[in-house]
Amino acid sequence: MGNEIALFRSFISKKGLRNTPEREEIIKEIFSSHDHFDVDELYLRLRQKGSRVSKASIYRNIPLIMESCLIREVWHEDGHMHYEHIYGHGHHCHLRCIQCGKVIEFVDQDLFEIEKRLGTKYDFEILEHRLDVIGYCSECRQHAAAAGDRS
Amino acid sequence: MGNEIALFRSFISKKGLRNTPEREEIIKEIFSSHDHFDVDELYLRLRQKGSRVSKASIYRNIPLIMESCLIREVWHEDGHMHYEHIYGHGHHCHLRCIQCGKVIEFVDQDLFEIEKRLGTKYDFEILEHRLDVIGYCSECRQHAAAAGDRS
DNA sequence: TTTACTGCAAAAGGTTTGCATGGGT
DNA sequence: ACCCATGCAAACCTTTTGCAGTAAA
Repeated sequence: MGNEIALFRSFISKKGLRNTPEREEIIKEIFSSHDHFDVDELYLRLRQKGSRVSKASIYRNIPLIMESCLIREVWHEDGHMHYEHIYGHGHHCHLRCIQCGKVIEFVDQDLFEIEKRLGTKYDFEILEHRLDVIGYCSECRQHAAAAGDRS
Repeated sequence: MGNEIALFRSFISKKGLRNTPEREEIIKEIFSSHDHFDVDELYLRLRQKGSRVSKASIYRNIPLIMESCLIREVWHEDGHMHYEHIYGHGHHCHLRCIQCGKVIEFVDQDLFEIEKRLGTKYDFEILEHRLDVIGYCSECRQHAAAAGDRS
């Protein structure tokens, strides 16, 4: 916690680029919440806190922050990309309710086995896996049953 | 093979909508190739064959064709969505080379076990899973090694 | 001092929509 | 005959980019 900034500073200087207050504001804001985020939402959160960071800067920095492995894309929905921070968070996948949007994060060791098998079988050097499981959560099923929907 | 159209006709009439030549042209073109596709590419393929279908019609029909379970979204890349046809194709996931874009389709039974476990554990009714595994393919690793890249 | 980074505004590119016409049922 | 679906073009929205000014290193 709090170490993201140090990590990013070292990443940025290794690349011969410059660190800026804007970049740190963006990263701090991303890590100030556990939730997944999108650009517009992040921009609004920053503005609400008095930051003067522009959307352009957010868009320009996201690829860099991804390259530093602090965040990653998770899914594209409602016409725009959604992200999550991963540093200090541990690898995980998502179980999502298609109706209410609830997201449950889970880790399954068998996925690493599958990864290893695939790497061997197809001669790939695996970088990562992304598993999305989609369905109806318990509450949504109960509501649907009560309302008589979805037979 | 060829049954997609029959399936779609029945789907469309069950919904009380109308079938049209444009819809059938789109579906036929989608199923005329095994590959993944995107809207622009599909539009160009149709035009090349003399079809007068508009992009608007493609965009308007894709949600319907997805609902009929003939196709699904696979990933968002290069600023737009990519799709694949799934009817008569069998469920599968993707192993993708991040460098050359090569796609290998695979099926892993353990994923269904994971699905089942998750459904029980979190009380979800699972509809589907989507696993993307990303890495470097054998050729790209060899090229990189030869060029001395990526240390 | 150099030149990468920023904010702003305009542009770009994918997707959606309004409208008048055409065509299933 | 009704009204859903189409083509066209404009609108919309997210993301990218050009530019002039600013500030890390």
